[in-house]
Amino acid sequence: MGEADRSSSGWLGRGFFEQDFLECARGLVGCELCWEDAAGRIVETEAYAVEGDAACHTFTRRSAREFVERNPAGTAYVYLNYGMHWLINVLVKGRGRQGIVLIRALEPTRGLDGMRGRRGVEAERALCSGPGKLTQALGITGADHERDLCGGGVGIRSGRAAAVLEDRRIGISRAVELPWRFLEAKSPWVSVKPGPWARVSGLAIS
DNA sequence: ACACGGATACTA
DNA sequence: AGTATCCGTGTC
Repeated sequence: MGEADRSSSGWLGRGFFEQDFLECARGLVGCELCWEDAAGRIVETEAYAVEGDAACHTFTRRSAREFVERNPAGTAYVYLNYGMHWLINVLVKGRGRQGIVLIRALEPTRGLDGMRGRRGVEAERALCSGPGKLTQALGITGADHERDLCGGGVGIRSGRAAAVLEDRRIGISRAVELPWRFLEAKSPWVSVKPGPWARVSGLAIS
């Protein structure tokens, strides 16, 4: 299935990933990440700005800046963290500020048995409640780095969360004050429950 | 609380 | 070459 076949069929087209990166990160909450034989609703994301964000790979890594230059919006940025966990991000570039959006948690919707097999755990809540968990559950690895999420095979279907909260990002040491973590309110599927900085995410975030 | 373990970008 | 750092998970 090509990009043209996906328009108006529920799949997020490239245009979705050409918004401002914060709008995109928030808008992804409630959408469904579909990967081969498995899928899950995105309930948590984090936004990283390509420019001026000390917590973004582009701040220190030439390879990350080259990745942004080289690829179109909607390309997967997959990398190994702490030597053992693959993390998947989506490149956002085009009309607004450029960014890389980390997918941090899913509510499993399809292919749960496969997820259990790849994860080695049974509890539904443990399958995708973290960025490293969800890649393992879906079978995402470094081989998927630079894969186009707007082209075929894998991708994201449109959807919407009932309510979205914005909170401080997790696990970082720099630029910790930025409220660039987005999660579905009241969702039991997130990696970490909203903290004291969480607010309802309105239309006027900056 | 801590162990686990690899890529990247520094220093030299 | 060696070192510091890193968007985490599982088990203790």
